[in-house]
Amino acid sequence: MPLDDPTKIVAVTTADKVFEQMQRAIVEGELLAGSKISEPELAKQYQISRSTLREALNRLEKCHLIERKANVGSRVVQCTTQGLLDLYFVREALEGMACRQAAENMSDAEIVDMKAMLNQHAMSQALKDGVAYYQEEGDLDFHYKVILGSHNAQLINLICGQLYHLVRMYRCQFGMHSPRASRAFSEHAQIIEAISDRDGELAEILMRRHIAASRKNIETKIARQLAAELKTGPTPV
Amino acid sequence: MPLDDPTKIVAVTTADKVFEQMQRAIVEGELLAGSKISEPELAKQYQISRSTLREALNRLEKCHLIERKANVGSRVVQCTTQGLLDLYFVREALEGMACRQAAENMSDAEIVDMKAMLNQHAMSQALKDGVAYYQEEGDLDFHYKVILGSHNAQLINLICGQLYHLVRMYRCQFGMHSPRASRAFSEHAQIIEAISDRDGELAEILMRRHIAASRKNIETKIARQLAAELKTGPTPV
DNA sequence: GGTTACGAAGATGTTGACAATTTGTAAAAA
DNA sequence: TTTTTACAAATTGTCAACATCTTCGTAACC
Repeated sequence: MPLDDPTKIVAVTTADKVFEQMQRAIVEGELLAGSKISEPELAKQYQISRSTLREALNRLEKCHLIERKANVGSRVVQCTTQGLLDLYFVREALEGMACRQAAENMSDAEIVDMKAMLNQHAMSQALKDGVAYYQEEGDLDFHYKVILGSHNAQLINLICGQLYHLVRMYRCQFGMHSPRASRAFSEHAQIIEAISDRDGELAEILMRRHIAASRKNIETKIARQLAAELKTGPTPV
Repeated sequence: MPLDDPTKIVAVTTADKVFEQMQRAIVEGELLAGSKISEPELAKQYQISRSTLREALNRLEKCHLIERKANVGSRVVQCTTQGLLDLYFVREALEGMACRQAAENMSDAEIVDMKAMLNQHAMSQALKDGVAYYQEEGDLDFHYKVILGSHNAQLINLICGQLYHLVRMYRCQFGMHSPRASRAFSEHAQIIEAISDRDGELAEILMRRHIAASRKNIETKIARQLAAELKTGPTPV
């Protein structure tokens, strides 16, 4: 029995709805990173009471999108390059393990489903010359399926429930649509092959290399950017 | 610069204090696992308003000690054998990575401090014939130092901030004071050696084997227990 | 001139009451 | 007897007001 996807929960209470709106606003940079959150102001803006807003803020804090200090207030989390790299190390560890357990625990039906998804991506990639679509949606879809396939409730909650909102935030804020599309695709194919072979050890290694490659890609990008800044002075924005 | 230990934060607000009290109560089984939480009742018990209690409940939910459903209520998390094993797989992944990064990022001073701690444990172990004390406090101390040594804020928050309360809860509920003391001690020594050598790869492997050994120890224990139950019928409590 | 102390303004934490939803019970119908 | 329906009690979600703490500006003092 496949476990529930924590991203598919429906907002029932008003605090839930405000939480989802604010989550999107933070991830997409509408609420600026590092900015202070004024409870009275936001409550007025969303036309809710402060208590309800605070309930929403608690959920945001749960997925590390804001930080609170007692008697001081909340701030939108600040995106730093170190924080981004730290996040990728965590992903490498957790998703590597998820991939190992997916190879051990996924049902045959789930594996078939995953292969079908990859084929669909392949066609979509061929159609659209495989850059934009695949990288964004397709990559997330693939990683989600692997994580859910681990059948490890703790892992699923941790990654899908809180870590991935941060990942999406960093992707937006740092404008990451890297040209790793075609290479990433073949790496995904390799990983599915290992899972299909029920080779957990290999599956973990491949997934870790896949994520580590992303991280290194970012590291060089940052290094280049930093070098450019040293020449031309600090960049605006 | 060593990062802050999230376990060392002081409770300043009343919601914080109630949170800490309830956390201890849940971890130690005072509030029974799986039991429903009555907001009005608990609020009266702690002599606070429901809103303040709800604030405390939000923190408890953050570290996965309770689960909430909209318009239904909160329940203390249920400890299952599967949940325990899942948790150990997560620990293996995260603490393995923490150990790798500790080997790469710890300062020399931190390493010296850690070796000193191990020596102290060794003496304490020799004195008390090394069973009770070392396993509980010492083991936690060691793992904390490694995690903090990673200098990875995301990792530190995840493990120390939320995962370890669950770990402690399972330890209490399942009554785990396994006789792995002396072996665990030598494993700790090996790990520190690898960190001291700045060998991140080896450090990660050793830490993962250390935690996996714990998990397997639990698995056999559970299997034996299950076999006994099949013979004599289900055990009370 | 710089530093400290005080006070006002604003923000967060806390409270009790009200509204909406769920749940258990009892009566009525099949 | 079983199922369905309606009601009532209790619980959770939401709100507006009060209490407490932080912060910032001003003035007094060294």
